[in-house]
Amino acid sequence: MSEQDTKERILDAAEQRFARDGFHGTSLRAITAEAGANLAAVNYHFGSKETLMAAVIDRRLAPLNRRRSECLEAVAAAARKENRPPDVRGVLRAFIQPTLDFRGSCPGAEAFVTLVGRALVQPDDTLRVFFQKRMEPVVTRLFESLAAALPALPRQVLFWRLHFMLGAMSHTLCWIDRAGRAAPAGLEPSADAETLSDLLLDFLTAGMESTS
Amino acid sequence: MSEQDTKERILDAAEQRFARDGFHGTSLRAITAEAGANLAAVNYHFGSKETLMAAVIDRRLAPLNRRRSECLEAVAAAARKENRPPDVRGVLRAFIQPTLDFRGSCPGAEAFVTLVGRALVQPDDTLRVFFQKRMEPVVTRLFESLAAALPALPRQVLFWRLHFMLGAMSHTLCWIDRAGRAAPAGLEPSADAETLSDLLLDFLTAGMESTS
DNA sequence: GTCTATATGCCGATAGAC
DNA sequence: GTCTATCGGCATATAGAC
Repeated sequence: MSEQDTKERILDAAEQRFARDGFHGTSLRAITAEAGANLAAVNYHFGSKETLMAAVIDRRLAPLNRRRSECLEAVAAAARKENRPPDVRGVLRAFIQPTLDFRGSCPGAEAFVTLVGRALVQPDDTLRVFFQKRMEPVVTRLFESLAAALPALPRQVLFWRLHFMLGAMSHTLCWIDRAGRAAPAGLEPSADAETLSDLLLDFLTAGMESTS
Repeated sequence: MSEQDTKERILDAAEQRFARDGFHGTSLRAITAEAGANLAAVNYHFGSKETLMAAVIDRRLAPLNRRRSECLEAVAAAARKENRPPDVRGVLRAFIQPTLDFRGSCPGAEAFVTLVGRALVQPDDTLRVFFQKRMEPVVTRLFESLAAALPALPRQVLFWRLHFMLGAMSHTLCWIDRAGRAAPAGLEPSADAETLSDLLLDFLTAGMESTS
């Protein structure tokens, strides 16, 4: 039970709880109880509840966004090489696929993805600003790639479409594991990652390319 | 300062606070302070914090969903009369337009719409279930209208597309008044209701009609 | 119907022993 | 680095005067 073990167990438990009950709905006591750690350990290792949340986000978001940037760069490079604009679906996939892949990559990632989905609409200012700062570089890169793929589209329109896309995506991430419960008529939601990725890309690509 | 005045002032204040800080992030003290009412008045008039939230939602959601149902029914009736399927854009507009119209219809509606946008991803189970129950009839109606407009589309696919649409919409409702701050390069977001409605309908209609 | 006063409990954070 | 014990505060909810 070394220092790092405790620290990581707290991060794991916090990830689960924050995703399930939200920031304000989760107490440090609930987190430490689930982690089998002492209440004081949180402040010792992380300083405060807010910095704990920041650490939870950073641990997973940094590598995820690195992967997203790599994929976006690969799509852009391929387009440059062939001297053509990148294709919309390829750009969108470069942003979305790493997220869905990541979901199955390690235990806890599922909860984290829910957390990310919620962070976009979180009321708490501190956390939202923190999260936005971490997302800004890769979102800017996504915006520029889409602008290159859709040169005729006014940037204001693209800006809003990007918002629509992020909304569809974050909502999906939040609901991916309980969409079945909301099915209107006994529909099997069939939420395997690959199918869902295709469905989302079909929808978003068409929306992005809309000319009406 | 009759009974109803106090009750409504509490509802107004709660609407603002819940929308800004979330359910768990808002205290009854903050609400009653803003309403100029006494703390005990909340429990007297509403019973508990949760039932207060339910009252906040009900006050506006009931007429809003009535209007949505009327619009959806009007589109369906027009299609029946001309013996053709309804058009996708018309169905989507029947659901979306009342929401955006409502935003400007009375003071406080803005905050309520933000609240509704967030309710879809709210972590709290009680509130989410409550909200879903209130939305279920009109969402089912929307689903059936879209199914009629897109007879070739498998219902499972439509189910997910409906989720994507609700996500794009709720995210937009949450960000409508602060999307400008996230603009990547000094873009004017130009968020007037009519333009935004058209942009959203362009995007969603194309996504719904996608055949790839 | 509205108030004051208070019951009761959980919250985040910290001091200090080991 | 981990623990116990506790501080000070704010939470929801209620009892009872007016």
